[in-house]
Amino acid sequence: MVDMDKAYVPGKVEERIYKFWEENKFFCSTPNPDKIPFVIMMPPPNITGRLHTGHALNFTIQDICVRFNRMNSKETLWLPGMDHAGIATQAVVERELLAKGIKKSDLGRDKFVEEIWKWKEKYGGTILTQLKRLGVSADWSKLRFTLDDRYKEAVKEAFVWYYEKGLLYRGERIINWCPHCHTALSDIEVEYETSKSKLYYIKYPLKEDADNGIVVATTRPETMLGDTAVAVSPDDNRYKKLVSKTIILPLVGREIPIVSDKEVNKEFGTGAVKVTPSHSTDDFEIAKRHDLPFVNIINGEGKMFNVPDKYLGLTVMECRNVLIKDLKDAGYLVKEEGYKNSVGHCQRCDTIVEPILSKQWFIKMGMAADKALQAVKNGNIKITPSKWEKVYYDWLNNIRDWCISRQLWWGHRIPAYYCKDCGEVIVSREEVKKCTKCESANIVQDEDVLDTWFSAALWPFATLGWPGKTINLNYYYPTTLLVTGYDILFFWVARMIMSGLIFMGNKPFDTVLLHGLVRDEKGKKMSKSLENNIDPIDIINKYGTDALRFTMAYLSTTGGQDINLSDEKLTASRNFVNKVWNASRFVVMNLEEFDPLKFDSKNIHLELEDIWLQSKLNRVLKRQAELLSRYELGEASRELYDFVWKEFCDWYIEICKIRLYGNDKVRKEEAQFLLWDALNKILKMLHPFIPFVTEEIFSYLPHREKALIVADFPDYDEGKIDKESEEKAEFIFSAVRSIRNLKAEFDIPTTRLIKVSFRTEDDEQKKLLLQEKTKIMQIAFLSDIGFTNSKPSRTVKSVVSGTTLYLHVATEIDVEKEKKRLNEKLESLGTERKKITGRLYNESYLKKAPPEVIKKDRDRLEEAGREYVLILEHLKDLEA
RNA sequence: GGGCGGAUAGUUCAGCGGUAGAACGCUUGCCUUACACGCAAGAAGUCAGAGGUUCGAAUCCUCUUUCGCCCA
Repeated sequence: MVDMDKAYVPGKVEERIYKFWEENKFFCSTPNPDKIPFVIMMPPPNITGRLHTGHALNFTIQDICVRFNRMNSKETLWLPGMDHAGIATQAVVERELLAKGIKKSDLGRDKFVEEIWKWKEKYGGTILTQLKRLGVSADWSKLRFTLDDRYKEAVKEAFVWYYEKGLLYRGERIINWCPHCHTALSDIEVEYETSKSKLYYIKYPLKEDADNGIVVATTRPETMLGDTAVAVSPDDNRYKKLVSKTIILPLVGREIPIVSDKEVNKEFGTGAVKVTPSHSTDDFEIAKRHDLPFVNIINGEGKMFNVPDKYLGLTVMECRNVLIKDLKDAGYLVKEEGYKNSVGHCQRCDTIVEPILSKQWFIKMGMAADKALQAVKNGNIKITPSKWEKVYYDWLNNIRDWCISRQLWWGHRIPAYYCKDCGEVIVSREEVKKCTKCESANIVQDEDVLDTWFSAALWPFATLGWPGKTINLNYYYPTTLLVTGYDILFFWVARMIMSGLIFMGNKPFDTVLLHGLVRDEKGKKMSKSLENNIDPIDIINKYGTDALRFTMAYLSTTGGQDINLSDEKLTASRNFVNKVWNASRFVVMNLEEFDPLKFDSKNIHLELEDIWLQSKLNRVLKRQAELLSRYELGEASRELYDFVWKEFCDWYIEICKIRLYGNDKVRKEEAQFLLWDALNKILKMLHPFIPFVTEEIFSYLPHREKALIVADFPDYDEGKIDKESEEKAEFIFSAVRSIRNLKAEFDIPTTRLIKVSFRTEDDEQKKLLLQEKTKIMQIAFLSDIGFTNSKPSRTVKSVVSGTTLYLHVATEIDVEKEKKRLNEKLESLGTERKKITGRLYNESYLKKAPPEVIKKDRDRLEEAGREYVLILEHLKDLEA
């Protein structure tokens, strides 16, 4: 007896199979000049991360591509890694230490960073263990971390290179500051949310005439404490006379000028705007143009400083409230009205971001952006789905300089050194001890670290040993495919393309595959606050990894739509996996005492269903190769599902039972061989999608290969695609379906054996029916099949492709019921005929439509006509 | 303000110029020696609305309604 469980139990299989793959080093890759490489660089998860459904989708897609290409004899490298994730990691460890009563500042930089490393060794990378449960077949021996010593070299090299080329500068600019994370952020790390706020109209009195003044409108009244001017548009007639006059800033008493600037929008508010150069990008620009002073009033904590004592130390919001009251009391507040504006929030912690003036490092993006733009425009890099190309272009066309310094301790320390004596700035690959200008030893290194995305941008080549000229780099670069969510197109994809083109002089990958985000069953984004988070590990425990993977593939679309995950869909996939298991179990059970490897299939006798199945199988093989080479996993998995369940299980296996349970040993062995052969190919096709169950089944089947994971993906044989045999087989199937349908309509139990008579004028069909007689009898549960030229009594009938079939019912039939059924059929045939006839009478249709379409119509019309006549005849019989 | 995507069976979604598809759910039979995580049969749709292109439109174009996302 075969010891396969009656239902597939993933928990008994997955760990063991994964170990088997890993111990046999099936995931490992070494450069092989005889083979074409297929390379994916894994988007490195954060060391703080835990597996979420987005990862499950992302890694499933990659693993399917990797396994498929590995089976297609490519030298396949999937290089895994982890990202040090500056802000996220620092925040986690900081919180942990604080819980123990230890403050970061107590430890000091070195000790704190040491703590993070300790933490990383202990907890970092739990996600890697989780990835293994997903079946990820990455080359773990090549695991890289973005803070490895060698990776640090790459980052330093890139930084110094930018500096030497004059593309990197340190300057005072308005940057986005997160008062909670205490660091600068780049523009794209800020997320804007529209919020209901108020627009305050404040009167600024003229110095020469305190009763008159100018009214400005602002959503951020508290920043007036840092105002150094009021600006109006040069072509705004309302204010022309006021330009150059002086204003006394209310509550502060500072004298500030009215300036005229072309960037001022006349339509906004009163047309006059307050200018706060230290806390607004636009105002900063105005101030530069008019040579205005800068007054910083918000510090790194998001609190007021450099302001009248009353407001000192208040948070921005506190200050706003107090200030509004004061303005009101003093008669400066003209009015307030409701207003909607978008407020920037920190991507990481959702704190409202403060624009503040600060000295940071920036990269000039112009040249890199241009290269990156061209690479996609000229087709050198392909982005799928292509709708993202436009988004990519737009971003690159409007790109701004990238603020790359972060006020953190965890990350790549900026390799810039400052001479405290002469002020010289030295950027160097090596540690600087002595000033290159004044030879002073009074040197300090920049305190800041680099934006995590700066190091991530080097991922495709830094992982392969760059800046060294390594064998790996030479063989594996450029990589083949990048798979990631569309949400990091700018953060990561675009920047990798830029760095690849700059540092390697070549694109980092051929194709970018962008997938959607995973949402809950109602289409809601998963989040902790909504408590609709689904933990993929829970899913795996409940349904099995293969079910999760299959669901992810099945739901992914060529358009990269977001995916709504639900129990319903996971159940469907689990059922499919179980179906595969049981179909295989059936084959295994029927393979006892038979070795297909020793079977000589040269002169094998093929039944119609064998030819049909092989035809269908080869079609599917061909489609899989096409679809997977285009990374269309959704369609590929759907076609597999249908083929395996409907065609292989529902029809082929059922018909094979005749030979398997029959007395003819030769026929039996042929069926055994054919089943084994088909299943073998099916398992290979399915393996990339559902690797565990297929590998496990493979071990029960006779096979030559070491393992399924390293077996060759079957080639399709165009010669086996046989349309004529398909049509023949499908005629038989529709006959069977009609019989089953009649049984159901007349409440005859499916399994009751009963006789059917066929009536046909078509000799070919008669021959075919005779030839397939036993099979029809078997799968339609018949006692006998006969042929007739006239209507037998006590029968009900149906028509299939011009052949009438009579079902011999034992009792009298319900004439009214039968009439109703036939009339309904007649009606639908009638409308169909009308539709087709209409087309065929249309001259321009006949002239312009392709011949094969017209032929199809003609064939269908003819058949419908025949059926129509036969049913009419039947109705007449019933009347009689 | 600019851009993108969705609106198809009760539900979730495929299809994206040539006769409306799947899964789940529903109805009716079935434990037919692989599988009840199953088998068989069935019902169910003005493909959001209005124009247009075409011999032919869920499919292409325009507009409208509506939901969602991104950028400013």
